[in-house]
Amino acid sequence: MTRHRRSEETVRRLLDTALEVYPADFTLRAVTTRSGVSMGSVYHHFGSLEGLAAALYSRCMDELLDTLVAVTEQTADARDGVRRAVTAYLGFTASHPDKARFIHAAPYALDLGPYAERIAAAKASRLARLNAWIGARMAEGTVARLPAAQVEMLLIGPVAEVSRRWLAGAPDIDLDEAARVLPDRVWLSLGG
Amino acid sequence: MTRHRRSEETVRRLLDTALEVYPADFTLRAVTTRSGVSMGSVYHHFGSLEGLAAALYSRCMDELLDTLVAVTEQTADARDGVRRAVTAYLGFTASHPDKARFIHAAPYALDLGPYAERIAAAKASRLARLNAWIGARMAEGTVARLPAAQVEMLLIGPVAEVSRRWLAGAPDIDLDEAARVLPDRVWLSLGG
DNA sequence: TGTACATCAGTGAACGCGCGTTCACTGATGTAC
DNA sequence: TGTACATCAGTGAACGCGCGTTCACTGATGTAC
Repeated sequence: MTRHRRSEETVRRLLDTALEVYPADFTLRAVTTRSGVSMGSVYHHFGSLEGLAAALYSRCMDELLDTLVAVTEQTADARDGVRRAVTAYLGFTASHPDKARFIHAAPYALDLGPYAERIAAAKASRLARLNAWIGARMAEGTVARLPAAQVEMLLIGPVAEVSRRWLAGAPDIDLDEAARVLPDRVWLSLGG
Repeated sequence: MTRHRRSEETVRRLLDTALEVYPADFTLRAVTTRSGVSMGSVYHHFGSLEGLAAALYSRCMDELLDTLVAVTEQTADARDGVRRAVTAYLGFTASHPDKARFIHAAPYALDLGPYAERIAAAKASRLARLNAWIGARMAEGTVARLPAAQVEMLLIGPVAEVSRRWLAGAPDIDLDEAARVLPDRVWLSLGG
């Protein structure tokens, strides 16, 4: 696909710049002016501004999921794995607030509908590995036998909510406090 | 403020219509054409289109919080109250998907910044009652002594995440399944 | 009760701005022989 | 190795559309005496 080397560099620069200007100035002009790439190039590589947004969303989401997969697969202990995943999610938000913000906001602020299938496909392999890890723990009896979707809600829900509020600037939200309290408490909701 | 009776009716009609057209056609023209109210009236009552959005957000959020306050205050039992709150949140999403969608999406899709203070004030009294109920349960020792913000995350996080996914049309999300699984599991994370 | 008046509520054509998108073009790169 | 060529990558002025907002105005309502 990318027969030319300049292509990769252009794509990377567009994605990086889009993340920089989001959400205050997420416009074609802001992205192109700041990156030094022409408007036509955006269309050449992404088809539309929303195509660029969809690609950025996938890149950010993949990075978050890769982090969660990595920390859980480091252990076979159910409690350890759950606690690490919770901590890692909060760590991702703290270390990459721009990417976390894009992940949480993009589905509402932009119309990613036309790219939903492509986005889902990118997530699928990572989610499969997370579900495999959880499935193995259920088989052992260390994680409660619950529907996969509900396990995901119990695991992701509290940390996603903390992240959203923190990113929105809520004054009473402290990520360190969350990292102290939530891992054990989320584990209580999932243990078998 | 509303010396004329027509005023209340106009405001109500604008808010109702805005909710109807959101998110596909949330524009001044769509709202005014569909409601039969003039553009000037929107400015007379709300100052701007975002002022209308902020008022609608407060109205929806108040309704959700009122529901949660009502069901928890019906009981003094910690487990009952937590389970009822979880169930009620899911029930609100199922019964009023339009309002739930607006609550979840508006902070990202619209700039409510200028109205943040007014919105927070409207929430404050309801949240105070919820926190008072939880505080009383902590004092008894039936709810774990955790920071109020983290209790809120554990209580709201999973149901908020389920609601978001369901509203987004995720095929693997079933609100009834969530209502069967989550109340008990959330309670496990909060019990003392 | 009736009337004059101030104020609130409602109107909608017109404005101007900023946006995403297009397209005819040039330049750069890899490929074939 | 060298050259011709096809294709990919990149450019940016120009376009047109839809948006939120304005404002000079009319109509409706409550108030004062």
